[in-house]
Amino acid sequence: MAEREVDRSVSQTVKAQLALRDQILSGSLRPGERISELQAVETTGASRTPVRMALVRLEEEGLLEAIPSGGFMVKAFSERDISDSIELRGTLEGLAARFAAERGVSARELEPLKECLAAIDDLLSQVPISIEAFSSYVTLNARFHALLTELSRSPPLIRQIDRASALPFASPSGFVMAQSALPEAQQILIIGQEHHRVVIDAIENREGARAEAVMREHARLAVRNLRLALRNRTHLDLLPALALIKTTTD
Amino acid sequence: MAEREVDRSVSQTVKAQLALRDQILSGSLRPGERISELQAVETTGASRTPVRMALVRLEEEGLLEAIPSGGFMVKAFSERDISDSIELRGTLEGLAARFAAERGVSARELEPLKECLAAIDDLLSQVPISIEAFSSYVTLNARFHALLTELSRSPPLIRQIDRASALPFASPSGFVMAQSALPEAQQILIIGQEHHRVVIDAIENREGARAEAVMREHARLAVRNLRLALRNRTHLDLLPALALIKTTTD
DNA sequence: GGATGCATTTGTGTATACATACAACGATTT
DNA sequence: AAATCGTTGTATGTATACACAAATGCATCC
Repeated sequence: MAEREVDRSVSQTVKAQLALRDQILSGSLRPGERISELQAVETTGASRTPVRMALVRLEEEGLLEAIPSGGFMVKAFSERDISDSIELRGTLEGLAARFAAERGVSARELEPLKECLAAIDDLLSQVPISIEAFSSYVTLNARFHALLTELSRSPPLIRQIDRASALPFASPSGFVMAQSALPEAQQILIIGQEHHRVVIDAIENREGARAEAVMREHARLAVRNLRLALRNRTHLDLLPALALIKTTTD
Repeated sequence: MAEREVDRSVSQTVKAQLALRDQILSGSLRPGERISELQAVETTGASRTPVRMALVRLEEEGLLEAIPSGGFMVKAFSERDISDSIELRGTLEGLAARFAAERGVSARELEPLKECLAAIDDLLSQVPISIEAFSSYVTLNARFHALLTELSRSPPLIRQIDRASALPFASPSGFVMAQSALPEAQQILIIGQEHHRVVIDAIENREGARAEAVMREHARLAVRNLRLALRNRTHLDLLPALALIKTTTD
């Protein structure tokens, strides 16, 4: 969500976008619900022009879809949609890893990734892992994924991965906090970290297929977390964008 | 590029978008060149509000990027960017084919795809293949790919494939017309059609990995065409969005 | 000649008025 | 009672004015 840094203070457009996004993610605006411009003007306090722009941006982000008769509607996502979105991201990250491996990456370019790996190793060395450590993991994990994506040196792919990761539940750390409530929380982090380790090794050794395969499997950890969290039905508050997820009575 | 059908006649926003897109693809607006709102107002004849919306849509489409100081700039694409974009699309279509194979598709659902396949077979039976036949192939090929994407029954993936295919050179038929000028034109079509045949077979037989692999290889035909066309240096007029492609002196 | 400050010009963000299209409701006709 | 038509209200598309920020040009000073 890199926005150009033209707004010294928060612009009305960004203000409206943030407010609307919050309403969507918190459930104030429910899936399937129609949003009209004028309604959004009232709830955000911005005037129509920035509201229109904000609505289009949120459409682009994936939270809204345009209605033929005008206006926008909050999207709903099935469990399948979410797991597909995660697998999609994994597929793209796998491609990024393969590109990196095939095209070669210098030791210097790999250094930030290895530092990130080491920092995560430090985190995982504490037993049991604290909630704050989970929070730190989220940050480091996001950084790891961002660095890996950049290694592809493919602007079109980087752009597509950013888009594929835009929704909260599709991001690399989408379910880590929800995971923290699970009994096997630490085990899953350890497995995920092993994937990080393997992909670095694969890239270093120019093993494209291996790099791709491990990142695709890596994404499936998030799918597993999703399933566990939905089955568990406790700590659902930790699920990102829970309000957008259709219930299984669909 | 499905736009909601709210505009009985062409709206000013769409008019501006079409005009700007044309200027970009024709080279009137060159890669790297900055577009200001007011300039776009002059060249499109629409007023600022629809022009702004059009610029944002074109950014989303991938033809423009926002400049930190304001305004937009026409993107330039290297040969690598284009081949990466094609491979990206192939990877996503491969995933769609795998989903279809894994989840199962009824014979009825496969029928339109088979009809498309048969129509392309008809086309390819003429020797040598005429230019009009190439044009018909483009239409049928696009239809084939759209039908295949829908078979995934994964809205997030369908959306991502549409986006990945938005730029002219990244679409499934991006280089077919340029290909028509090559000596081995018909051979490449025959090979591409074989891929079509194989992916249907793979889906029918629930062979997910095979379906995925063949679609990924299928996309590489377009990469081959790109390379041939750029090396050949004749009939460059048939290359989509040639104006956006950086020269090899980069 | 180079640096700085000020004034002017240009461009973007925003607000709002006007025009048009669509949806909803009530009255009339079949 | 159901269908149709006309009117009214609501929402969207567009145009444009105002406010503010950034860029440019010019004059002055060191």
